[in-house]
Amino acid sequence: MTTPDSPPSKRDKELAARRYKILEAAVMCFLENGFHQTGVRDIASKAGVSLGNLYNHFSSKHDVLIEIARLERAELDPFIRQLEKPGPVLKIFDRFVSGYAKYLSAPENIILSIEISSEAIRKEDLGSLFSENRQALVEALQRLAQRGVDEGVFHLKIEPEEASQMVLELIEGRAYHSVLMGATMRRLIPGLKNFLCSALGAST
Amino acid sequence: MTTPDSPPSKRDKELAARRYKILEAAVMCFLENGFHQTGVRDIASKAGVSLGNLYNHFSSKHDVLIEIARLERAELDPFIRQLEKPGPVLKIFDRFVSGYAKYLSAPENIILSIEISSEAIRKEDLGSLFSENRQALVEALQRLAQRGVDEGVFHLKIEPEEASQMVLELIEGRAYHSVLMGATMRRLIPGLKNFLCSALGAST
DNA sequence: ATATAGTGAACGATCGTTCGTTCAAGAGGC
DNA sequence: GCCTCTTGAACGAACGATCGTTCACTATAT
Repeated sequence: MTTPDSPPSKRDKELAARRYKILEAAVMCFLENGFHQTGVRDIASKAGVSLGNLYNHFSSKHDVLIEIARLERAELDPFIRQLEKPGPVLKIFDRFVSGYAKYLSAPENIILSIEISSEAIRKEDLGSLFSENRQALVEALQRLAQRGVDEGVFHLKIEPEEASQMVLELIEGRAYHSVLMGATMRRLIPGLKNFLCSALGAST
Repeated sequence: MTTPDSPPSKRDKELAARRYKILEAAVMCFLENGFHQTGVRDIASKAGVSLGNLYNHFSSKHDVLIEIARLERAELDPFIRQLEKPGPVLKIFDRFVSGYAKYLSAPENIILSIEISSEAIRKEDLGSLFSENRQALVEALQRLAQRGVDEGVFHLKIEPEEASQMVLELIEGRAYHSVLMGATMRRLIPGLKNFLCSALGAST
């Protein structure tokens, strides 16, 4: 950050690629065995990198998870942008619910976020990172909800923020349910939408 | 289970008490540090029991967690009984939401169930135990919901079972939110009830 | 005397991290 | 062009700690 942005040399690119490869390997390990059941050696060997070298790129195992959480944040951006597009509120909401639910229904996504969030309970830095990620999504949804109220398509008796939080929690709850109970998300989405629309007082 | 119920001798009682003390200690450890960050020695010493003796009572660390999950099941029984009481549906539902939300809002309860459920992802026996526990609650809530529909106080456009699952998921989501974000459940309950009543089409 | 609750040392494995070393690639003087 | 010199990525052995579990043994109650 102190040096001005010099053009990324070939070397820099290679380094970034290595870093990314390690993170990818770590994600695979964490998905398969969980964070605490994964050893640093497992990550290194799956990434095709030596144990010592991994520590040249990341300061600790915890740091690896932090970086993964940062990457997860980037994956939420498309949903946020989608929520902020102009257009009919109900249509945007409907598309968001489908999209986000489908995204989370991939076991890799929901399991990874469970892994991160359960670690976040006791690690403050991960916790604040995790809640920042979520807050960005809540705020975007909240703005849509407010617009829905203004336009008369939503009839909320509670604050849009609170409602938005619950919408997200319900989608995540369904995703978690689908992973643990082995139900396909596709079958859960219609009921979910119906439940949410009723909850938000959406004029059909 | 093979022997008929002989009168529990003083010795048997002492053994059961020891067992329970170990489980209590294990819960405390799991809450404080998580399942995988807790060593068997931590449990034994917190219970005031030797390491070897712990293995006289439980066959493995995993077994300890299984037994804890079984105890958790018992804690759900009062809620199930409450749901099955006769009386006005809305009142019972309201009381259940308050009660269950308050129960989960105690960090010890929600964190413990997170700990169990995240272990349940990869351990099949815990997984089925966990989903049995939850299914019992879902079914009781489902019967109440059906009664509500029959009596015309709920207006569901989806299956009562699906709705019941979502109700539980939302309560748990709020509880998890309150722990991770540090919000008091007391403040979340009114909004939660409002959201749920709208979702279920409850005639106010 | 028999059975078993209770003990803690010991086991082998694995944990996250550190260490000294090697070596290929750029920088700068010639 | 060539030749040092410096840098830091890459490596894997080694560290001390801790892991879950076992086992030979003692104490105690029946």
